[in-house]
Amino acid sequence: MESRSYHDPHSMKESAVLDVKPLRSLAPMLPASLGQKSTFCPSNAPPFVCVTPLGSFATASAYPPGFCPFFSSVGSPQDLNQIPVEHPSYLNEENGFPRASGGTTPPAFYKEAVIIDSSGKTTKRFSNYSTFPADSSATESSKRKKNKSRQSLADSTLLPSSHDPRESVEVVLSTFDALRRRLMQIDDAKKLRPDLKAGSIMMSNDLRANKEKRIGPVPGVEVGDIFYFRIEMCLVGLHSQSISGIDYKTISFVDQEDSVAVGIVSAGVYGNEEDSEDTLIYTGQGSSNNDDQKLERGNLALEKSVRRANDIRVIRSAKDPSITNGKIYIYDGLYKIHESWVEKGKTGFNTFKYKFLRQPGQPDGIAVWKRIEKWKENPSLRGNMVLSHDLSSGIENKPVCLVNEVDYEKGPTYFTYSNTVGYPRSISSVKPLQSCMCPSACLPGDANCSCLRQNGGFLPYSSNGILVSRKPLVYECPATCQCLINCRNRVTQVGLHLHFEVFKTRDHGWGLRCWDAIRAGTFICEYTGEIIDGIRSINFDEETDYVFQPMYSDPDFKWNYVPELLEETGNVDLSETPKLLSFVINSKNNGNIARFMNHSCSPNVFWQPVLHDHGDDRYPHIMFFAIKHIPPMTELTFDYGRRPAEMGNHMNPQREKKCLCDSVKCRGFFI
DNA sequence: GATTGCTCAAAGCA
DNA sequence: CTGCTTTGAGCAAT
Repeated sequence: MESRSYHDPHSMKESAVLDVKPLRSLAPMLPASLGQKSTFCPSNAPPFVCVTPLGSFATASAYPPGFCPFFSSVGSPQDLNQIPVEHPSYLNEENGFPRASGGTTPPAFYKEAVIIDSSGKTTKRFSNYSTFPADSSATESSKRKKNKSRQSLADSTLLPSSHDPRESVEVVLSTFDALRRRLMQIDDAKKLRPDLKAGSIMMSNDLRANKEKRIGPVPGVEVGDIFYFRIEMCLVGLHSQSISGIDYKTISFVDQEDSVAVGIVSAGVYGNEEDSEDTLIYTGQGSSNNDDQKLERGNLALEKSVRRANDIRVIRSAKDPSITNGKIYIYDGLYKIHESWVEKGKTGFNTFKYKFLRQPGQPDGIAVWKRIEKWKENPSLRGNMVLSHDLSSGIENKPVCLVNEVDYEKGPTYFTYSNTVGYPRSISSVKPLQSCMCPSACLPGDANCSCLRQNGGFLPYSSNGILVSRKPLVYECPATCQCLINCRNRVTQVGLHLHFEVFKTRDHGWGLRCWDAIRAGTFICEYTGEIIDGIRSINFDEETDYVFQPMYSDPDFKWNYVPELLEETGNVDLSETPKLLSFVINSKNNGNIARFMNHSCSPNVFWQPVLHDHGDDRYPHIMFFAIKHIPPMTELTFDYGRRPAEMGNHMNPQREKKCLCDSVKCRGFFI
């Protein structure tokens, strides 16, 4: 149990978790004018206002509504000569779905959505797309069903009843990844490729967005978005080649048809690609080991794109440090090919080279990654924006940076950094958690492992520590187990493994973000503080800015896989909601990075109850996990929830805070 | 720990 | 309908 005054890196004195006495006041450290009563931003101002989950990208979008890639970005007369006569499908699409064949019918997506609730019952929810002709996609689906024993689920399940392309893309990605995680859990021997298997299931059920290729931006995909598998980019229509690096499409231009490139993946496999933020030297395709590259297919399309000067989406890649040989794909926005040439490769054969230039005015993509790399090499680069290099004073495995890039406030209100939870009384001895006898590590499928049995027969985490499914309660191995601390069933006990940063937001106080890319299902952190027994003991009229309440407010939020897609129905317990927890955690005086996480109605983080050091399921640990893939430096947010109706009388309506998130799902207010 | 080689892959194009 | 092209992702060995 450790807790330390966050501002005092020299003090190694430890205090008991419930000792809330300040070790030292914050004020003496600050210039007189910047004390706790700072006029710039009073430290007792409510720091919690909602934030857009898209960060600055949302407002800084380079593409206003109605954006046409051929008319805007580079508006030279030369470009205008190259406008295609008939605009192909990429224009005027209001949603992320392909047009039905024929072109005049509305997009062919779901007539209704089937919601699978926690009890396993299915309920139908009709979308508001009432004008949709019943079977305008008949040709499509009959083609599809020809050699499929399973019916397509796309028109009957899953996809949200929303016209928001962003939401469609996110549902596709989340459905895919949940499926992938489950496949990995079922077949831990890894005889199959879970990504390909899951991708194939998605494809055969037509669970994809932006099926039709297009030039320019892809609805619902934003610059900076990250992907962990090539197939993910296929499913959302960003890059339709599952393996090949060059994606191309035949377009009708003024003079004639041409097959031009629409996107490339620069995975660095051919080497010698220039590594600058706005330029990229890309090598054409074809094995350069035993023959000259030929001017056909992708290479030919790139060559045509040099003359047509059309926008080309560029996906760059980076190493995923959490996995051996792991790769992350980063959508870096639109580029144009500036020039091309032929060059002798290392093996002496001709290769095609293409110089890509990034179109100006786009949000940062790979630039964010490069910036972070520089900070890691040289921490002094950010100068006096960094208020503390480690807010946790060494308590956490990884330092927690404290920065302010927007004003002169020198830090959040005083608190004691503590990475453990304080209980009102000792409960650890009351009810110990059952422990297993597994030597060194718990293994999947081991019927003798009691920890596995408690979790329903499956390890709750995959081999790389990713949470597979949300459940009412996750049972990790307690210290009394024979297995070691690196056992796969101890993911949340080992502390932080990401480089976090507490930062001052522009309009809603302090927030939390991360230097590292975070894959969906990754453990973020625990919510620490003092546990206060019984919600009713909290006076809601008083300050609740740093109080965590275990509440749910989005009954439609589903993170787990859809069992129908695996023909796995009935016998699987997929309930995600924990039973009502009647405690709150107060982190006002003691807390960790979790206390800085702001609310959003479209969050990227959720909480999951976990037991590991005691067996009292009334007081589980509150652990946060990533809902989706989160690019570096994106603010981390979770849904603060809504107080149950029964609590209404205890609430002062004025305590409700106005939510500023730009989410289409924004509820307007939160606790 | 980082790199290399090996294997079996799926989707879209021709 | 089928073969061809592409090189991804995971793993074992170095």
